[in-house]
Amino acid sequence: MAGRRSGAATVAAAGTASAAGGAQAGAAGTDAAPGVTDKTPRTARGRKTLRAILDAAAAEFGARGFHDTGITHITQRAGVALGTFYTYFNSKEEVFRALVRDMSAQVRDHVAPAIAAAPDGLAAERAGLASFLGFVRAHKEIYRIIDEAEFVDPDSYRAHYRNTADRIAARLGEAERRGDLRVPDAEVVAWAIMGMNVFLGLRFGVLGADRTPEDVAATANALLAHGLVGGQMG
Amino acid sequence: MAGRRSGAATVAAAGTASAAGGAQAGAAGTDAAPGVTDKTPRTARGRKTLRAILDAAAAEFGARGFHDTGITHITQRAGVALGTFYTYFNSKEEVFRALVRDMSAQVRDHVAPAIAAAPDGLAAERAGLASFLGFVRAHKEIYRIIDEAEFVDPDSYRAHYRNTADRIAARLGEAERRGDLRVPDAEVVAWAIMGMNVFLGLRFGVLGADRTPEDVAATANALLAHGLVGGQMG
Amino acid sequence: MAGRRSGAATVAAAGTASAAGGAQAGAAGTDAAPGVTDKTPRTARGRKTLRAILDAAAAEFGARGFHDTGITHITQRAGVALGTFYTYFNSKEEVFRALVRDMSAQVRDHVAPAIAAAPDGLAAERAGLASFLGFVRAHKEIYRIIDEAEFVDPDSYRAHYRNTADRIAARLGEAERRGDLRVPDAEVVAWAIMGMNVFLGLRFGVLGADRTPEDVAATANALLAHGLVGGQMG
Amino acid sequence: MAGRRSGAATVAAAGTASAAGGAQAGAAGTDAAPGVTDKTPRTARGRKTLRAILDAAAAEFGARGFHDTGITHITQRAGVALGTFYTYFNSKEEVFRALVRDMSAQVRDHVAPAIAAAPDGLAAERAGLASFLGFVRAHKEIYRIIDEAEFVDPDSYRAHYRNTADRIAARLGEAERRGDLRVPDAEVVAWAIMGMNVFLGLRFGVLGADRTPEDVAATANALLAHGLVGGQMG
DNA sequence: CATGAATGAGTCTTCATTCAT
DNA sequence: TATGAATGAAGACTCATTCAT
Repeated sequence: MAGRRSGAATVAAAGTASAAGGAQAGAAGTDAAPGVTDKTPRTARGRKTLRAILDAAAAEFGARGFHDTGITHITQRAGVALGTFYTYFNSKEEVFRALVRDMSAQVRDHVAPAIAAAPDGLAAERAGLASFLGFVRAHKEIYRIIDEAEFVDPDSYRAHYRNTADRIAARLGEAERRGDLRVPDAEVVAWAIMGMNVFLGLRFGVLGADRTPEDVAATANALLAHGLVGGQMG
Repeated sequence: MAGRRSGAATVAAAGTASAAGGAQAGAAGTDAAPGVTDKTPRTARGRKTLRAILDAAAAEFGARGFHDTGITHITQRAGVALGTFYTYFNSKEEVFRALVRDMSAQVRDHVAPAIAAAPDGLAAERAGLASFLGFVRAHKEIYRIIDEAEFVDPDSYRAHYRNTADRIAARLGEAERRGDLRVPDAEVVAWAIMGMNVFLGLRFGVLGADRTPEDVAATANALLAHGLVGGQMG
Repeated sequence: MAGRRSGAATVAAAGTASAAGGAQAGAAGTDAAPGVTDKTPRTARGRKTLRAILDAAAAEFGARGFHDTGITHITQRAGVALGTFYTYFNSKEEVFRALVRDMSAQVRDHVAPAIAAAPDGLAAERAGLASFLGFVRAHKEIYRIIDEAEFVDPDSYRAHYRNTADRIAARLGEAERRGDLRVPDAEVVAWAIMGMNVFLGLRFGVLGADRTPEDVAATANALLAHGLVGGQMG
Repeated sequence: MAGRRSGAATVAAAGTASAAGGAQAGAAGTDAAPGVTDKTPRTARGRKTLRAILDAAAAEFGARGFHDTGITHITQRAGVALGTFYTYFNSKEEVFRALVRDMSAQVRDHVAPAIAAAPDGLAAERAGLASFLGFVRAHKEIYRIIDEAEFVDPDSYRAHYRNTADRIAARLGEAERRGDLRVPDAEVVAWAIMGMNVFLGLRFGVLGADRTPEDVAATANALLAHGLVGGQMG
């Protein structure tokens, strides 16, 4: 909520599913710190309403896209009156922004444990991709919402991918330091890996499910490990 | 143009740059079956106007996105009256659709020669990526337009990526038959490569230009060749 | 209102004059099933606004016709904002449809008491026509609105005349059973009488007023009673 | 064509079907006299084109109504280019006006011989109605076109009905003078008869054909002759 | 005479946002 | 807090008419 406008209800304040989890609690808390301003609900009833609006917004934006979603779609699905929306958000863009960050945090937090548990750098990427594919299948809206951010709120969009790439680059750096991998140009490689993952998620998470996450991750990991020329592919 | 609605002016009919290329001439020609369609201009003056509208639409959609572009933006830039737009297109969506396919064809045709000239499968991917990055820098609109197609015309969007992946998979198949590469699961690998390329294009073509296309392509190609574990990376 | 599209505000919901009448109260009440429909106003303020829009629409459609009446004409006369119109109706056609049915019901309800009070079948027709002429003079819009329905909403148009003819035929049937009249072919006679009445209304109600309703009704009644050949005409 | 604007092509100049007949030649000629002005075609080719446009306009206006008919509908059906329309007419209203008068004249000319051949006043009305019903069945457009004139060109509309009523009144007057009929108030009776005829035409000519013209005319004529009270009905 | 591209005023309709209750 | 009626700017699209070729 460090976004352009302040004073909006925060996702954290609504007790997001993700905020309830363990790993991301810190991150969500970070958001929540300045968020305790204007429209943060003070009563339990208010928190429940905010949550309902947020969930409805995620569902509607995911299903119809930002421009084809009206405030009434959201409030009707949430079961509240139209005007109630503006008790918690100052504009349509604001919910959207909140949602993008929320989703962004959710993926991160979903994938993080799998990566942390991996024995080495290569296994980390494999586990991360498999976990990501699983998440995508359960939350297909994420693609539409984050992609549309490019048009609705470019800042969120770029931040999402830059942060993700930075995280990957950091992992690769550590792996290299540990001697697991050789990474000549971490930024290029990080964006390449992110691109792979995103498109494999699009193809085998959103568009079709004709491979198990593990299969896809194994193939991609072999590519990442030895390439198409050397030896052990497949 | 063989899309859902018929009767619209075709990009080919306007004498697109891409229509002048080689590879897609056949396909475009098929669409262009002269005079058969509804809104195809019958006079030279008409063809010139159609071209002006198409170019203006590409520029405007690229700059402001589909939803923030008004028909008047397009016609004003094209230097024609509002109503003239509807002499050639039935709706705002229709130009957009035409544009997506046009751009899709343009990339393909821009990259194809570089790939064809490559000595082997690996070099083909490297040359293709370098060429793609060059194209992207010259046509940054392509990202916004194709990405937004996900919301405006999902069919075009999916078709674009499926076609691109198919082309990559076909290349990989040939390379494997020739013994250049080992490709265990062509579809997975094709989507992975496409994702890499797209995101490298986003990072080093659209968002920044702090690497030469060749540098980026070289690094990505090394990854593709031997991976991050084996030997020659870097 | 049980028409093609549902969800529109009903005339009855607005507390029409006609809704206050007796005969159609049942029918209108059926439509008005309270709160069930979409755009039915839930507050008193809303009901007042709906009524204002309806009255304004009747006046404007009557004066300028459907096609030359803009939504702004209606809302300006009603003293509400443009958008308010769409709080109660989904389209221009929808108010028009509502109005046709309303007018249709209004004539019926205006004429019914006069007919009911008549001593016999012949007197009923005479009283009915006189009453109708009086109504027409006070509501000249009815002609334009119902006639234009032929083009805007043929169903309403046909329904109006079929219903009217059926009512006349039913009256004639009863009169015949009572021995008041001889009616060889009730449907033909009913349409003939309706035509007479409508055109006399056009001529002596809308176009000119150079006869009293009673005079006109008397002459027409004499024609109806004994024809032009037999005896007592005049 | 003595209408508001002059200079338009005349129906007569196009060699209407009705103008080709015998009875109305004089009347049409009347129209043609001042019509020989501006847009009257001078060549045979021009006359053919004018005719095509007129026929197409009648068909389109009859089928879709004035407001839903575009100039392009007319020119496409006529097989000429859009601009050609304006070679013969100055506006959409102008063709419409021409058509209303043409149709008006056509009915008159179709019915006149039947009336003229009748032995007495009563038989004249009967023959006239039967003939009228036959005409209506063959030219259902006439209802839509003349009715819509109320909105598009009120003058034509009123003129049509006033002229028709006058003609009927004149007939009645003569019949009375001859002693055939008793007509106390010719204008009222004329409008009553016209209304009967028009509505019987609507019901048994346009909406349905479940009676022969002769049947309907016979019933109506009996009503006209002796009414519903006296003797011979049926 | 015929053609069809160009014009732009005019309209309906949508929808984010405000605000009195 | 919740409600839902009211607002009006904004935008897509239509179509009668003009005119250069």
